[in-house]
Order: sequence, then structure tokens, then C-alpha cells
Amino acid sequence: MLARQRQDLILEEVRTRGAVKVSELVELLDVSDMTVRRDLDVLSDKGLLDKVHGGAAARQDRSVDEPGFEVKSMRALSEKESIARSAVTLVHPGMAVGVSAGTTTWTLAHLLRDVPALTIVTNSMRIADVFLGWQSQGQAPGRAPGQTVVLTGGIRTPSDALVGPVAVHALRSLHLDAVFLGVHGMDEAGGFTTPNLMESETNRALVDAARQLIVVADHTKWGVVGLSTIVGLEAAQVLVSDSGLPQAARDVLSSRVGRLILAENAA
Amino acid sequence: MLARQRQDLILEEVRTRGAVKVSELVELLDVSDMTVRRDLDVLSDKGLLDKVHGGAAARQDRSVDEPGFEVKSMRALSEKESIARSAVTLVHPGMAVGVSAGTTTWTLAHLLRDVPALTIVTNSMRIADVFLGWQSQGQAPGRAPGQTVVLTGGIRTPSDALVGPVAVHALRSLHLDAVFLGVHGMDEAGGFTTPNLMESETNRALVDAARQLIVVADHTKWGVVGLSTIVGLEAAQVLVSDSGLPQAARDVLSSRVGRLILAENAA
DNA sequence: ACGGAAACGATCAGATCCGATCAGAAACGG
DNA sequence: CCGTTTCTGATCGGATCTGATCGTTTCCGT
Repeated sequence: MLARQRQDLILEEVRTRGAVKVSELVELLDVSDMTVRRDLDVLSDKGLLDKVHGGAAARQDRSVDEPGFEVKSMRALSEKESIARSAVTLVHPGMAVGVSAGTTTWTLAHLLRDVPALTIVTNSMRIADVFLGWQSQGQAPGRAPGQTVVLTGGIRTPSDALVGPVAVHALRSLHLDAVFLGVHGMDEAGGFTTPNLMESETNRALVDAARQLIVVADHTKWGVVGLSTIVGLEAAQVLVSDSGLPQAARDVLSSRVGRLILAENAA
Repeated sequence: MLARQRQDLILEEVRTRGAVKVSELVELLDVSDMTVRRDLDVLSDKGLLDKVHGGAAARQDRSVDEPGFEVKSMRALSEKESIARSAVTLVHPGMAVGVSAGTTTWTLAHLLRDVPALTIVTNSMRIADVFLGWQSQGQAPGRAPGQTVVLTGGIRTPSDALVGPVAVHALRSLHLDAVFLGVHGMDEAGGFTTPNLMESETNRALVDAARQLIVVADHTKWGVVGLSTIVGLEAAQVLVSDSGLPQAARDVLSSRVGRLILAENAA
């Protein structure tokens, strides 16, 4: 039995059973405990499992990190952050702003926490959590005072948006200074789109409730057309994107949206 | 059984049930109480749960667990579970039920997951999470099919209820077969009460939306009067409490509520 | 408010586990 | 065929875990 085979077996055992004891492996592999320990050292160094007293356990990467455990799977991360930093400069204390569901808007939400006296209306539970959920380390101080968070109701889509008649109805009675809209695609012909029909309807209600529409979308969204159009390009008073946007897109967008802001990726 | 496995099990138990007693863990894990205490110390130091007298409770500040959802005492824990088990028998597949915010209703929500084709309306993000959030350990399977969860909107109170005009408005357009109401106090004169004015108003809207009002309240709630009355005792078609309720209370309640159900604490 | 019962934490002893070290065996290359 | 490298097993002092004991604290019903 080669060392490699042993280690593969150990890994399989750990992954199927969650954890194994050294003594069990000694019996299973018919080697000394020291050899087992050394194998565990190797696998642990590679980050394939966690050594614990008495044996080994499946790695738990779900550490005490930020709630954004999906952040790692997020694409165009640095672009999103640059865009969010640019977008937040459009917000002033005391405003009432809407924030749609989405990863870019979620990033933006973290920055909005520092703006005093805001009223935030959102249809995303994740975004509401940013303001209220208060997670790790009790660093609650330093939060800007006087903020109010209003959550629209509705049923929840897989992408964490609250949608449907309840959401639309709630939005009809609200009036906002500005709304930040995250989209799945933007296209010359298709306008701003999302793959979810219900979400599209709700976002339209969100847009209708605001005097000013600010779309946040990184350059990877250009040319993408989702199932349903939320609004046409002309509806956006402001579009915040990043410098990765091709020249052709810039030309089209400049003439169609009210104002085009390109955030520098540098940051 | 590895120490790590024990601790994982404890965490899972705490997160699904809200809290757990040392004595229960001793039996479940088949180790001494000292070992359980030491495990709780470790998990508590890591900030993964809160130690309380008699056991441990879920921490409020992780993303799944909302603020103000404190379990300070193990006391009425088993009562809450018994009550929830009794209450869930009143629900049949295909019904539309409302669920107010609260710890007892939260426990009930876990059981409601197993009832097929339910429509659940709630103003608690935490309860909505029970049905949809499920992020830990990916053990989603086993959920009953065909469920729809509707969240009312509103602003969030410290105790995790969504309240205010948005919530009330959303509820006015909905009609439910039954609503499960968790309360802070019940009293002969005061009726069913809560300390939060806004929450009281929202709960009243929830009650008005339903044909049948089912109040869930353990015996420690008897004689407690909060700031604001939600409804009088007569409004409850059903009250589910536990056998710890004193005789005097039973007499009063029997004559005032439609039907009094006392769950056995035995469990 | 009081008293009994349960829960708690400090401490100790026994068992187990861990890792540094050394020696022997197998594999490898010239 | 021999020296070197790598892997494995054995030993042993130290670290860690667990259960039991016991005095103290906290809780809860009366």
C-alpha cells in the first residue's frame, strides 16, 4: 500500500463520515499510529482536512467570517467594490433611497451604513441584514445614526429578492429620492433585464417609486439580455459601471442614459 | 466520538432548536456533564453560542439568528416544544396560516416545515428563514413540497418583527385560514399583550386577516401584562398552553377562549 | 423571602493522545 | 554492490481529554 493510496483512503473516510479517529485508521490501514499521524499532517498542510485531538475531521471553512460566504463566488468583485464606492457618493444624509436585490447593491449597502439619517427601502433580506443583522465582534458603534430600514414584503426568490403583489403594493405607497438598481444584463436593444419575471415586476415598482434611477452594473453585464426587461436604458438618470466597459458600449450608453459614471478599477 | 463531532452536534442542536439543556446533551452524547460543559465553553469562546444557566442558546448575532431573540432561561423550553407539537396538529395540508414573531412560534415554524402545501404568512424574518434560509450544513432535504412563504414588509423591531404601515397594509389584502399568535403576556383583564406598541398594531392586523385565531403561550405568560393589548381573551378561538398552568388560570381561560388545549410537558 | 434541588466550576487522577527522536527497512541511482 | 534518500515503526516525556468529587452559586416553587 502506497502512502498516496492511504491518504486517499483517509480523505474518503473523512468526507463520507465527517470525521475519523486515529485508532480507527490504524486498524483500517494496518499501519502504526505514527504513520497515520504523519499522513494526517500531510493532508492537513494541504488544507484537505482538519486535524483534531484523537483524529481528523472534515474541514470547516464556514468560519466566523462575514456573512458574505458567497462573496468568494462573486464575479468581478473588485469592479463591484469600485462601483459601489462611486455610487455611494451620490447619496447624501437624510435621503430616502431604494436598494434592489443583487450582489453589487449588497456591496453598496455596506457603504450606505456610514451615511447618517438615511431611510433605506429594500426588497432583499440580505441587504436588510447588512443594516440590522449586526454580526461579528459587536462593532455596532460607529454605525451612522438615525437610519430607518424598510423591508418590502412578498415571497422570496432563489436570489433572495422579495417579490410579488405584496412587494409591489408596498412600494406603491412609498416615494423615494433615488433608487439603486442592480441588474443581470444591460443591452442596447433589451435595456436593463433580469432572468426572473416576478423580480422584474417588483423592480419596476421600485423604479416607479423613485424620482431618480441609478443603475449599478459592472462591465460584464453589457450585452447580456435576461428574460424580462425592467426598464429601457433611457430610464436611468445615472449608470455607474467600471472602466472595463468597451468603447462601443460607452458610446451607446453615453447617448442613452442621463449620465455615465465609470469607476476606476485601480483601487 | 471525537470532541469535534460532539461540538458540531451541539451546534446543530442549538441552531435548530434555539437552545438545549446540558442534561439533554449528556443523554444525547453519552458523556459526562463536565465534558458537555467544557464543550460549551469552547463553543462559547468561539462565539458560536451563548452559555446560559442550564445549557446553551443560539447566539443572536449570526446572520441566521436575529437580534433580540434572546433565550435567557432554559425554563419554558420544553413547554414551548410541547406547545408547538400540540399546535401543529391544528394545521392541515393546503391551509394558509399566519405566524407572528416570537420564540414559541419560531419553534412551531420548524414543525410546520413538514406540512405539505402550506402557505405561510409571517412578519418575522427569522421565521421566514426557517422555511427558506437554510444555509447551514446543506441539510435541506426532507422539506415538505409546495410551500409558499410570504413575508410582510415593514421596519424591524428589536425583537425581529416587521411592523408599521407597510406590514399592516400588506396584511389587509391577505386572508388566512388561521393565525398562530405568540404573545408576551396574557391576563384576565389585560387580554393578550405585548410590550411593543407597533408590534401590537401589526399583530392585530394579522389577527384580523385570519378566520381563526390560535394563541400559543406557555404558562409563564399568565398574569403578565405588556404595554399594549393586541386582542382580548375572547378573540382566541384556540389557546394552546401547557400543563404548568395554574387551576385558577385554567378556569378563567376555559370560559373566555373558544377552546383551551394543554400540552403535556412530559415529552 | 426561604429552603431544597439543580447547576456550576475548580481540582485531581487516570487514560489517551501527541510529536520529537532514533533506528531499521525498502527504494533508488550510479 | 554500496551510499543515499525516503518511509515506517518504536520509544518516551509531555500535553490533552475525560470523569468524579466537592464546595459554592443559581434557580424555582412555596
